[in-house]
Amino acid sequence: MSRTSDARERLLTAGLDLLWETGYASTSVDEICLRAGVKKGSFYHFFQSKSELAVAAMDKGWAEKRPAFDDAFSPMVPPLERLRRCAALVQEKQVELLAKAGFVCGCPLFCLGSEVCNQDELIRSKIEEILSHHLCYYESAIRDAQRAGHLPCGDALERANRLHRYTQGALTEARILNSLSPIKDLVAGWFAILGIREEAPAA
Amino acid sequence: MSRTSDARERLLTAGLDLLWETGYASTSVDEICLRAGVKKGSFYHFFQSKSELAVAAMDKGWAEKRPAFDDAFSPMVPPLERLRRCAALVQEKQVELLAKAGFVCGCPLFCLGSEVCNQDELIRSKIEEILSHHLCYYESAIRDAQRAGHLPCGDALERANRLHRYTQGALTEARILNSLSPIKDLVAGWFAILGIREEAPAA
DNA sequence: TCCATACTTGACTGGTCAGTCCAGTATGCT
DNA sequence: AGCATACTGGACTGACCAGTCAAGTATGGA
Repeated sequence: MSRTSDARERLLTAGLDLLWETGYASTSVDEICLRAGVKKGSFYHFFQSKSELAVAAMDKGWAEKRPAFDDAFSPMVPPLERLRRCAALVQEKQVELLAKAGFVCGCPLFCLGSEVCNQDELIRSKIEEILSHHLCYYESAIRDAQRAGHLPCGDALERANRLHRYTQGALTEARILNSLSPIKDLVAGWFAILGIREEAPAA
Repeated sequence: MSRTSDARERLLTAGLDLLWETGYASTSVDEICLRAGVKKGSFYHFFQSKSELAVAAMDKGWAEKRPAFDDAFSPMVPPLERLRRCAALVQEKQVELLAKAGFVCGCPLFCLGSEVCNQDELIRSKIEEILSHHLCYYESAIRDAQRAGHLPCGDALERANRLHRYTQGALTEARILNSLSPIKDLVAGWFAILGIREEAPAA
């Protein structure tokens, strides 16, 4: 029997938005239902709990984001250019969210993760899983850049981890300060971490 | 009339611990009172609201932390050594918290900040204020290292910001993964950011 | 057409929460 | 001693919250 309602999708979208904007504990199931235009009974028809919705919403968020990542990190693209495209992607997303929500939102994985990691193991491990996906992209770009002689040699995974930490720190700082400036020049920070002294300004 | 009760101090200590461990929304006033051994009526004798306690607790946390920072960043200490001492400080604190709370806690300013920044402007701006204090330490160490020729020239404040972002990213990652490994080699990340290629292992 | 199942509706429960209230007690000052 | 003020105890309120329930409606397939 095929799906005859899009209520589940609407709940996931509303849930992801609200979790991103206001966090886990401060987002109520009633609020998610209200924004999705769905009644509470239907919510619990589709999800066993608020926690289960959060996990599914994180999955949906990643699934929606992945194609843009695959595009930016295509092996067709020169490796350092991949990083530039990735930084542009991150910035664009934050600008878009700022316009929609009215404030800088940062990364939902990091915000939710640091909020609920001691209280909900299912959400925590889902976030750990999705965060780890990001490392693959960084790592392969770094390795390819090293092979091409654009980057000093050294442990690519460790460097990917450093880029990732820097990025998450910058995104969360942007959220706390409600300002885009911490992520204005993400690439400069990355290139410093990677040992590229100064970048020629883009043409 | 001098203070005749230490209940306020106990509430601040319990509050800071609980906020650090479980976040703002998931920490109830009742729980803080219970841990402090103080009744609710007394809580509201000392603080107008939970939010006010959080602000005071952040202040207390910084006041307690400052002497160790001033010591590590003493102008008596060679500038790069200051950074090493600071990293050691951060690690030791996390080890201590892990032993006390049973899990890796990360930075309370960053965790609380990203949780409540859209809901409580007083807490948010207090956190912004305290976070900005940290930059002074990094910046002056970087400037002194540059002057001594141990570090390439360049905007010291921007570099301080980068160290800070990396550190916060690493601390939050540590919390989410419940692992100390992201902060195991903080100094290596910092030195990469600062343009020091490889550090000789400490004697 | 009709049945099984997907979905919807809205009232309801039991618990928790921040914050209130006020009567009571201890304490320092004069 | 005695007063003013700091502090304490604990019951209480009203709002909100996650989750339940059962009776209802729509829909696709045979």
